[in-house]
Amino acid sequence: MQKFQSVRGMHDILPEEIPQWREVEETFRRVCARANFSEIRTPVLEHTDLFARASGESSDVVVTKQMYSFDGLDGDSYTLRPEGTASVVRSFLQHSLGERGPVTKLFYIFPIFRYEAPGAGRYRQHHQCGIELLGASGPSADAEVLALARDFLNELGVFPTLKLNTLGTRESRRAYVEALRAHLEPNRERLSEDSKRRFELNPLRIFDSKEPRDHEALVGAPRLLDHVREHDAESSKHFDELCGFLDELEIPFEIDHNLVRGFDYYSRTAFEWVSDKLGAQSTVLGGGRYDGLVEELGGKPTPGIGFGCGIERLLLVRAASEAPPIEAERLTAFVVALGNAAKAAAPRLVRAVRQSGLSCDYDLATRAFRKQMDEANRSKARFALIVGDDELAQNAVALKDLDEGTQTMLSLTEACQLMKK
RNA sequence: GCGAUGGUAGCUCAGUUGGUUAGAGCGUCGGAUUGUGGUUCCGAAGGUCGUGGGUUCGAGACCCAUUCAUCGCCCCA
Repeated sequence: MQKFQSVRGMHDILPEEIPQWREVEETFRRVCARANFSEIRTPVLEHTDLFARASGESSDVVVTKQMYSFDGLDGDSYTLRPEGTASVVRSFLQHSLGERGPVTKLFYIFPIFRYEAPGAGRYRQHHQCGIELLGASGPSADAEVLALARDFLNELGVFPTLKLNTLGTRESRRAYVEALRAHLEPNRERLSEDSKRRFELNPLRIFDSKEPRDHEALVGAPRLLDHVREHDAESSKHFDELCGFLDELEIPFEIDHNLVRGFDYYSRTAFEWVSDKLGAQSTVLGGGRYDGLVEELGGKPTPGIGFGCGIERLLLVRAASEAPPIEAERLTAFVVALGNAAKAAAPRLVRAVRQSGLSCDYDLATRAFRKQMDEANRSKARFALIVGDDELAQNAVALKDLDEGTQTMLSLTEACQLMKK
């Protein structure tokens, strides 16, 4: 008989892990709702063209073929979403969400797929929660997004470091890329293989490299921020104003001159929250401004900014931190039935307790009294509701507090009232 | 895609230079115990030793391949 296994890089989330997942999701929904963001859910599958167009030809996701793409029966190519933003913007355009007002604030929680080598904190299917803020170009929008991200992380008891940089506009970056190429040209042959490829397609990404030889080549290279300061007054002002907002909001950050982004559509603000608890994969939450994307996807020019946060990584960071573990909600009552009459009455009793709004369970294996008590104990129930011939005769139940060991005889209604507080 | 390490019961692991019938703790199930749980005692079930091939009289151990996981490179959340 064949043994079935989940596919490589894709993992089950087991019952004992669910409470912490729910905690993350509920915290995120709460923080988003407070800031007036609305949830959006989009299909896992999109036309491949959407991601190819959104990411740009030079994006690593496209170049290194990390997309889960396949041909449908109709001959079209489909892809499991490798990122959230493109799907959300597609939906934004398809349903003209931008016509409802100047600013659109959306959030999502959904799985992401990338065909890459799995490792700790890196999966072929992982989950991201994120937001997209469309229609606002000013630095206050950036501050809004960063403040939300920070509150979300902190409320989960996680305190990574915020790194910030500016990429300038698409136009000003063009000149920077040429300057960077000019600087790297003499050392071009000494670059790593990946960086040689990047030199042609997207030299910015060489900053991401951890290869020492690439870093040597970058010594003395012009810095993005300096270039923006000198040639892009608008972006420079935007960056300064954002830093001012962050100071006012008391959100600490570090400027990281090597911080660039994988997708072509990013402009100006780029940021990442990084943790030293994740090994090679240090980014917990990352995002930035993408003022050119909506137009690229066929909409009218619309600024946008957002982030994506990897839930698996967030949980890894949280587990390695001081934050208290998240416990499952406790079962309130466990019914213990003694004798045939009581066992026959048990389903009705259990249902009555549940209908009163309390959680309640009982032993469906109908075992000996002792075993039922064992089961009540194991279920971590707060109370045992014991029913035998005596109780049936008096139309009552014995309510036992399993933490205290105390026990009282009373009517079912009284017992329910007592358990509710 | 590349390199390193690992895979023995549900879980955590032991298993001597290659030598009879592969063990422990925890957990599970049953009993002591059909009117009171957590403790204790007794017993049982549970393994094609990741998978496939090879070497050998003999492989959990050695060799090759493969798969999955972990760590690093790469890339990203």
